[in-house]
Amino acid sequence: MVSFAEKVYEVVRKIPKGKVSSYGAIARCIGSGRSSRMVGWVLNHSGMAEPPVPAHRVVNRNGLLSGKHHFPGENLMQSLLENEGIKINDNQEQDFDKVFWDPMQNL
DNA sequence: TCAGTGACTGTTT
DNA sequence: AAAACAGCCACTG
Repeated sequence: MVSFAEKVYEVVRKIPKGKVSSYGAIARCIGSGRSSRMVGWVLNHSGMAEPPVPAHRVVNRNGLLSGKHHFPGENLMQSLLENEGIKINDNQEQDFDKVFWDPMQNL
């Protein structure tokens, strides 16, 4: 049995560059579809995970950068996403529907 | 031990 | 349509 956090790390690490996913999608893929909060909690500690997890590719279901404030710096998350070709406007993904990556699709 | 909080989401008023 | 409520699980004080 793999811990919840481990599964979250696995899924998030599988997110291809230039794509993003949502907490709900990951939580659902793992099992407890309503444990989206736990996903966020795990990602909060993902900074000390090995190897590092691209938590900046995980946003809420609206494509809003809900965790932006938790990154070091003020616009690091947005910068990273933009660096991957994702356009951000007012802390929200512009083409969220197009860059959205469903973990179930890959698994 | 109890109560409050959190990187969320879906349902109900 | 917008706002409020409830469920989810782990951690901290």
